[in-house]
Amino acid sequence: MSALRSAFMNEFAARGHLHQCTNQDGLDALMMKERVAGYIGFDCTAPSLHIGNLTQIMRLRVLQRAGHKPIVVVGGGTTKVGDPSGKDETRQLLTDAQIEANKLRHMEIYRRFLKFGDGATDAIMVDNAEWLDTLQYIPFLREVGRHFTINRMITMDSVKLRLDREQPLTFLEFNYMIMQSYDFVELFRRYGCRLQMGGSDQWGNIVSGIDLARRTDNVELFGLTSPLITTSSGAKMGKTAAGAVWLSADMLSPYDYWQYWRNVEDADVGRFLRVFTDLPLDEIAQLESLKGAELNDAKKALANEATALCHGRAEAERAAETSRQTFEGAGMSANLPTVDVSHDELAKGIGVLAAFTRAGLTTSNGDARRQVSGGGLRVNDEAVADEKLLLTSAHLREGVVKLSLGKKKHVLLKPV
RNA sequence: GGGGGAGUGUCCCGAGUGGCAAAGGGGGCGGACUGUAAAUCCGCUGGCUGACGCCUUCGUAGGUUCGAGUCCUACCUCCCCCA
Repeated sequence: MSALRSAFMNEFAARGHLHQCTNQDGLDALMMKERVAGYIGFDCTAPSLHIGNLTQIMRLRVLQRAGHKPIVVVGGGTTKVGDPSGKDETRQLLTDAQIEANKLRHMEIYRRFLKFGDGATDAIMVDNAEWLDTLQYIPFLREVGRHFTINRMITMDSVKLRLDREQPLTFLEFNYMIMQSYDFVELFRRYGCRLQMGGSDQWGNIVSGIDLARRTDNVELFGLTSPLITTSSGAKMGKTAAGAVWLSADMLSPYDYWQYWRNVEDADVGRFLRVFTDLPLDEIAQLESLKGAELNDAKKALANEATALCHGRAEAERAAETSRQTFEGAGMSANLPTVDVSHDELAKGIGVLAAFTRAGLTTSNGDARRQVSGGGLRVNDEAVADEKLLLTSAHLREGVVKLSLGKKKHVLLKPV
């Protein structure tokens, strides 16, 4: 394997995206020679996209930056089948209406991260339902199905995992690989797409598509996979207490998004800066070389850049400022999340336990009670010692009551 | 179609065969220490209640019993073997 020459491959590798490539030298040469259209497929299984999907989107950004053409394939068709890769049980089937609703929300998100349009390097978005929904069973089996052997398919990791674990793999899911393979061929035919990227778990699906294209269209397509991004402590990325780290503001506020990045482990900062921001690599190297507490500056840079990409620069700055006031200043920030209560209610007094539960900081009165005994709840920065405490207008500071769970989670109770 | 096995605290794994709100672990949350980090140590991890206590929970529905996750019956789902 010779040294990489193309701008794309160099940056792709330098940012830690390169895991496996079907023909690295061949792809590198192609990238030098011409503008390449490359795609990544996203299924519409969840109402929003999360950080795990973001790693893929960032790869398309690298592709676009290097002067090539990204294709976002929204899996309106494949979602109806359900990818078994990396799943040890069957996904629940979504209705067509759910898939459609998810798809529309996803499309908004892609538009924030990539430049779409008609230009040569503008990204395009296509829905594989366009060609999958209308497939005829028998003709499809004859044209495409005959190129797949069961012998080979059952050696694929996605299939093997289920068989080895004695978990059911339905025939529906078994077909996913074929759908995805066909997608690649179809994208080549329609858009001249030569490259498919994806997570390392997509290797089998990608290679199948390449094989299929060679047989049906006598053309060499390329596959490029990326390592699964985990935190240095080995956990899958993007999970917080509340769930996934979503890219939609209505599912995870820009402030919480900023906080997620601000709180990554030391060992992850450099890696994450390379993957989740566009900062120049030399700048990242410098940030990464900071020692001890100074690394916090690198984390702030990560939080600022990542949030700006997702929610815009203004929201990123607001989140940074809210965080600064909350954690580094003396006071509190009015921009913290708020929960409304009526004046009347507050005048009569609200039990602390109920107040924290209403603010969403605790899940029930019992949970709140346990937190009190563990010393985890604070009102206006003072620990709650008595679970019978009544919050009243007397607790208002600058018009709000500040409720805190632990050191990091704060909500303002605001009378209206 | 026949035979054998499995489904446990709705985050996951997993012990439990008549007294169970149910062992243990992971994960998560909180506390101490720090740098809004990691590691470590400690506490918590079904709902209601100030508390005694009450309520809901072991695939589903019935039954036996003072009492059932545990026994019986039917059903559902899955796995394995045979056809």
